[in-house]
Amino acid sequence: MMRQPAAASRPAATIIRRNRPPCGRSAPATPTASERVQKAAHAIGSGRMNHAAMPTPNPTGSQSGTWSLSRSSQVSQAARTAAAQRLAAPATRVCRGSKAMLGASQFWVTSCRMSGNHCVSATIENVPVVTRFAPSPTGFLHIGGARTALFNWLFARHHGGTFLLRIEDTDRARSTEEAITAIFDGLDWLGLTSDQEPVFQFARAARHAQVAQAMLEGGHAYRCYATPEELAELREQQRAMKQPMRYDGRWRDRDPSEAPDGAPFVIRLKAPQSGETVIEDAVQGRVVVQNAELDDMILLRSDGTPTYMLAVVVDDHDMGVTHVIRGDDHLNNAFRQLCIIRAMGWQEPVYAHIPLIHGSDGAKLSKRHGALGVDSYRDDMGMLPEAVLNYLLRLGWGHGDEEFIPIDRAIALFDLGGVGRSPSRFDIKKLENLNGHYIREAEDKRLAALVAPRVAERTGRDVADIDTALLTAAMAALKPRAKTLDEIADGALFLFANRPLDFDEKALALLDNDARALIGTTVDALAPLQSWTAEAIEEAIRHVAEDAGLGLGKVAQPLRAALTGRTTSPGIFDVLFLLGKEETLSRLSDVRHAPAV
RNA sequence: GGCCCCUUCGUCUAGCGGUUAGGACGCGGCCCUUUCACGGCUGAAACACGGGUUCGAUUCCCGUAGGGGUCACCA
Repeated sequence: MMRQPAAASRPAATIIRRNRPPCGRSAPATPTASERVQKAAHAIGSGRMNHAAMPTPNPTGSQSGTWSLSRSSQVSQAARTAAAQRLAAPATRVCRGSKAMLGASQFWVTSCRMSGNHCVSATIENVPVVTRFAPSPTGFLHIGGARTALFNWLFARHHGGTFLLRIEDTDRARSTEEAITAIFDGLDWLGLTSDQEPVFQFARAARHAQVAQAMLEGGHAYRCYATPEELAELREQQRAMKQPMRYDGRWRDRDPSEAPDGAPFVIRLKAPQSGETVIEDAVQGRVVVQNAELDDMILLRSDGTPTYMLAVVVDDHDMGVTHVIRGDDHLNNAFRQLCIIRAMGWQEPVYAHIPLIHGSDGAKLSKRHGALGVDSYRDDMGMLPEAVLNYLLRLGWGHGDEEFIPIDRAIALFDLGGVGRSPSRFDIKKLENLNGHYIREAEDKRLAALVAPRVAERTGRDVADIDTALLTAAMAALKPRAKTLDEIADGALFLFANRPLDFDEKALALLDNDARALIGTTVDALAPLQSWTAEAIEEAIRHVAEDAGLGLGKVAQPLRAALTGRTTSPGIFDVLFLLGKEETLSRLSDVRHAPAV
C-alpha cells in the first residue's frame, strides 16, 4: 500500500470545481438508492434476523448534477494516479465517498469515472446517512470506543441520518453480559443512544452462513480443510524463513474431490491475487494495497459460525450502513471486507478510519496503558458527560480556535474533513480543565444531586442524610473552585463535619493565642446579630477587623481555620452564612475555649 | 520481518505556497483578592531531518529517521 502522488501543479480545488455537466443519467455501475433499499429489504426477508428490526433507509432517489467536492476529497491525487497507472483501465472509481454540494443540499459521490486525469462523471446520491457503532462486548467501553461512537453519532446527527448500535458478540467465549451492560450504560451516560434497537450479531449467524454459502456458490470462496495445527506450523515456518505470514492458499484451487471425507473445514474467501485495491478513505485519503498482500481469510469457521470479517460486512450491508467510521486499526481489514462486498455485488460504504488515541506515553491505549472504562471517568474521576464529550470531540478533530463546543454546536459543526490523520495522546489535565468549565456552567441542583453520594461516602453517612438543599445553596461558592465532582465534595465537607472539627496542620498553626482572642471578639460581635445574612455577617466581620486595626485577611484566615479546619475554603462570609449562626458560633467557641496549643 | 498509516510548542490543535506560525491545556509572572479558586493581562515554548519543485516552502513531491497500526478458526 502507498499514498499516491498528488498533481503537483494543480491544487485540488481547480480540478474538483470543474462544474462538469452531469453524466449520471446512464445507469451507474453501483446500485441506485432504490435498488439498495430493495437489497436491504430482501436481506431482511431472507435472512434470519434477530429481534431488532433492520433500519429502512428512505432515500429520495438517485440524483446527479453539477458538483464540486469538499476538501476532504483527494481527487487531485486520484487524477494523477489515474493518468499514471490506469491507462489500461480508463474507467476507475476514484473519488467515491466524497461529499458533494448541489445547490444547498449535500450529496454523496457513490461512483466516479476518470479519463486521463479528468474526472468525467460522477454519480451522486442523497442517500440518508446511516452510521453505526459496533463494539465487541469483551470488556468495558473505553475512551477510544466512546470517541468512535461519538463521531458516528455526530456524523449521523449532522446529516439528519440514523445512528445504529451493533453488539459484535460472535466470539462466544469472550463476550460477556457484563460488558454488554457496561457498553449500554456508558453510551447512555454520554447520551450516544442509537436510533433503533441494538442488533446482536450472533443472532444473525444463520444469515452470515447463508452469505458464505452464496460466496461459495459464486466461486468467490472455497472450502479449506487445513487443520489449526497445520496452519500454526505454516506460520512457524514462515516466521523462521522471515517470510510474510499468511495463508498459502493450499486448498484454493484443489479439486473438491480431494477433500478428506467428513473432515471439518472452514470457508475461505478467494481473494484476488493480482492488481490492487483502492480505498478513498474520508479521513486517511487514498490508500492503495496490492492484492498480492491480501490473503484468503476465513469467512466461516469449522463450527459454522462467522468470523468478524464476514459478519461485519453482511451486517453493515443489511443494516444499510452508508458510512463506516471506525478506528484506524481496521484500515487493513477494509480491503479484505471490500473483497466480500464486491463479490456479493453490494453497495460499498464510505470508509472513514479515524486515528487511534494513545496513552500519555504514546503507546496504543490499552487496558495496560491506563485505558479506563467510561464509568470510571464518571464514578472515580467525577467527570460530567458533556465534558468528556467535548474533550473527545477535540481529540483528533478541530474547528478553528474553538475549544468549548457543546453537543448542539458539535452536531452543527462536525465533519469528517476536520478529523486529523495522526494519533493523539490522552491528556487528563485538559479533560479536567474542560470539566471545570462545564461544572461552572451546570445547574446547582444537578450538581448537588451528583455530589451528595460523594459527600456521603466521605462522611460515612447515608445519602439520604445529606442535605441537598444546603449543598445546592453552597454550589455557587463551591463550583468555581473545582475541576471534578470529587473536588466539589471535598470542598463541601466542612458543611457536614461533626464537632469538634479535625484540623489540618496548617489550620492548626493559624490558631495561636492571638487568633483565638480575635475569634473571641468575633463571637461577641456575631452573637447579637438578628438576621443571619451574608451582608450582616460581612459588616460585622469588617468591623472586627477595623476595630482591631487589622486587614480583613488577618481576621478571615483564623476564622476559616476554626470553621472549616483548613486554610482554603470558599469566601469566609459564604462559609459563615452556609454554616448558619448556631453552628458557626459553636465551632468558633470550640476553638476559643480549646486548650492552648 | 512484510504491508500500511502518521510527524506544527510538553499535550490537543489552527494553518491548505508569501503569517511577527494563531488558539487551548499545562508551566512562569502580574492584576483582582479574606484563603483557594474563578476571571483578566502577560511570558517561555513548535513546523523531526535531508533533498527536490517553486521567485518563495510549515504548506507540494521524494528519501531518511522516529512513532503507530496490522499480519488468528479475536473483534
